[in-house]
Amino acid sequence: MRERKISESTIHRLSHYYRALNTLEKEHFETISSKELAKREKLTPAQVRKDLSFFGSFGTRGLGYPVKELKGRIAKILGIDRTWNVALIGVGNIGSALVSYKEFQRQGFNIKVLFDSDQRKIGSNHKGITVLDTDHLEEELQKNKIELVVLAVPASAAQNIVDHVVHCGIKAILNFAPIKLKVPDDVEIRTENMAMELEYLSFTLVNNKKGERKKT
Amino acid sequence: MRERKISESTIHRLSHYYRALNTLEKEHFETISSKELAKREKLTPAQVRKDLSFFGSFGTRGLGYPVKELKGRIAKILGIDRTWNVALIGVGNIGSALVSYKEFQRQGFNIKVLFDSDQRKIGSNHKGITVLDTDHLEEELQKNKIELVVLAVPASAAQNIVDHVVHCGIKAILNFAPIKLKVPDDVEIRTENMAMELEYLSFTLVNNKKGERKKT
DNA sequence: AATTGTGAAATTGTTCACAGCA
DNA sequence: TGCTGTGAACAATTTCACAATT
Repeated sequence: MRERKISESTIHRLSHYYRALNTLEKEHFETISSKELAKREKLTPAQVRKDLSFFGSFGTRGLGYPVKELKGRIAKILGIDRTWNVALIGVGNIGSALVSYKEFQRQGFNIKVLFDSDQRKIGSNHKGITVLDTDHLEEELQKNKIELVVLAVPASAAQNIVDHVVHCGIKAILNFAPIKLKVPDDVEIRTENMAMELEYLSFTLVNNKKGERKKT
Repeated sequence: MRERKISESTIHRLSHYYRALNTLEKEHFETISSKELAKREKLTPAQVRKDLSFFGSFGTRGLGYPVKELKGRIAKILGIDRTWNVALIGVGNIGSALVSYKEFQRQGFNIKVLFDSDQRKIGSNHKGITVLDTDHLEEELQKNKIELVVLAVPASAAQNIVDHVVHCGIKAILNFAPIKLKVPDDVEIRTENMAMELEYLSFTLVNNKKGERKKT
């Protein structure tokens, strides 16, 4: 009933809990304590309890959380207790890899259509999905009731395509182009920037000593 | 001279500044104010100044920051003012896509060796790099003076491989397997989980209204 | 006895506001 | 005057600590 502002990190941790619960379920655990769940995810028990408490009281004092039920609750919170119609735009290196990425399918992200602007690719088949022409993007997104778009086109083409995507009402975009795209406030766009993660690693390498402390 | 604890988000913002400066340089800007840089990255000017101030005084009061110099300074901070020897393990869907990912090369992340355990792939060639047998992993990592490892193997194989990687002294790993890997404290591992980003998007879709506020 | 759920405290991160400098 | 650099104020997030519950 209570409504609160949920932070991005809380959501990401829910994703982690979900994966852990999935594993625990396979290992036939019936219940799990915040302590054990925290240990598996390298967090503190208080963090786990606080995160979950934003959404309700799912546990039993003295006992812990019921694995199967909690997994279901988190799935519902994350919106993965259903399937989503996804379009993947750009069937280049990254795009083709993503078509085969099992994890998407497994979480209910159903890639229904592929798009490319390269005439040699249009009409070809990837994992049983035909590649359509980006010229018919808006029309096909609507026809296929697409709710979520994954963008894997070159940086130079990305803004133009994203404008079309936004224009036909898509509210969620996962972008692999290494560029900051402009979208209206009511559209959520996440940019997956792999080079940035390498830069973070390179930073830790040159600034050695992970547990670095301030000198003041 | 001063030494402080730098947050992960600060580092990520430096990566963004670096990209923006790169663009600005191409646009022939000589200087840039924190205000303008903030606008381009959708941040506040104070944030930009504070981030940079952790590392020194790079600007000129009344004028702003010299684009070219600041870019160089950030490159140095991030450790991308040099090249890194990278090994990519796992030449499946994602692995092959990463070999061709221009952005890595561009930032000085030089993929020197590829590994796979599939006999059909071993000896084959991707973008001029020969695929080696994971059986010789440790030996080859050392021989090629690898400093950074990108892991793109199935989740089931990941922990075993990471143990070998850690064993021969690698301190930085970028992991694409959707699993939490155990590494010693002095090894930095970043896990790129693409399904997690989709889950975040799906969360925003079911919990509509981006600017959500608490009700108390 | 064990473990949740949660206010309060501690910590971390961001923004303000202004002195200091070109 | 314009804009940086930064301590202080503020905001958000995490951790603590303990009452409540099974």
